[in-house]
Amino acid sequence: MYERKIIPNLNCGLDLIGEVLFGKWKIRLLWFINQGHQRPSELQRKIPDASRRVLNIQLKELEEHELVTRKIFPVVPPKVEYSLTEFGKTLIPVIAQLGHWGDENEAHLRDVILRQLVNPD
Amino acid sequence: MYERKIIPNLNCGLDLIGEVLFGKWKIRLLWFINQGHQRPSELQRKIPDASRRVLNIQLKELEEHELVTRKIFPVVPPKVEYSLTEFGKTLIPVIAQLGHWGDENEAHLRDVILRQLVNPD
DNA sequence: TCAGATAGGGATAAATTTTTCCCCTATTGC
DNA sequence: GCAATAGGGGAAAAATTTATCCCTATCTGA
Repeated sequence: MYERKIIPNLNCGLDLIGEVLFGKWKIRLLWFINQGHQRPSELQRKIPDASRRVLNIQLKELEEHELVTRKIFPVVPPKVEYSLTEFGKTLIPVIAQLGHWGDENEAHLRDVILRQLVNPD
Repeated sequence: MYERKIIPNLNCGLDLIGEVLFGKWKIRLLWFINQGHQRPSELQRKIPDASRRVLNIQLKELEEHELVTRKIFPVVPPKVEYSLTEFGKTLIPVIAQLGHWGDENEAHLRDVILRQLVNPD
């Protein structure tokens, strides 16, 4: 694992939530797990743009941060299921609001993002 | 400016909000601007851990994404003021909820984050 | 005259995150 | 035996984001 050289700030609530939530795929992982897509292979199919590796890494971090639990079934072939912890579930309304704001403003956001993407000054 | 090599996904609201909101200091910038700290030097004092350079860059992106406006006063020494646009203001409740969740769970978050920071397996 | 405040940008280095590639376990089906 | 499926992880490369350093300009105050 990569060892940080710069200690992150943990001064306020925004710092703290950022540490656990702002990985490229974490929000989506939480969202899909909440929707009942709990097995790794299933999550990988749901999020095809992420490499298998990162999803594993980010799932592990979510687990270390106690937002999800990982249950291993001792069967062959192996079976694993992720679930939200009670703590993790409290994040769902927050994520929902993020998604909602994005959906509400979809047209405008797409516009300004693409403008900047196409025309990087 | 850095030119992306990987095109970001813009499929859903979560993708879109991520594009405009998830820079290391952007949420804080929006928050402080909303609180009335509008001049660049003031923002830099409020966020001393960020380099002056990045704040400028991220402010520019916020402007390109039409979340803030930049007003230049033709005086010497130069004076600049950032303000939230109407669009930007709609983000404030969303940011407030993020901060609120972090504050509510401060103790636990600090705990799991530090645990992982100190003990990177 | 020199320091400091104001605002900003270019170039480059460093830090961090994500991707890619390859390897391991074990079973089932062909 | 070989491929596919299930679940992982190490190493290194690539992508991306931040930080550092140095430069511009003008005015004010000591």
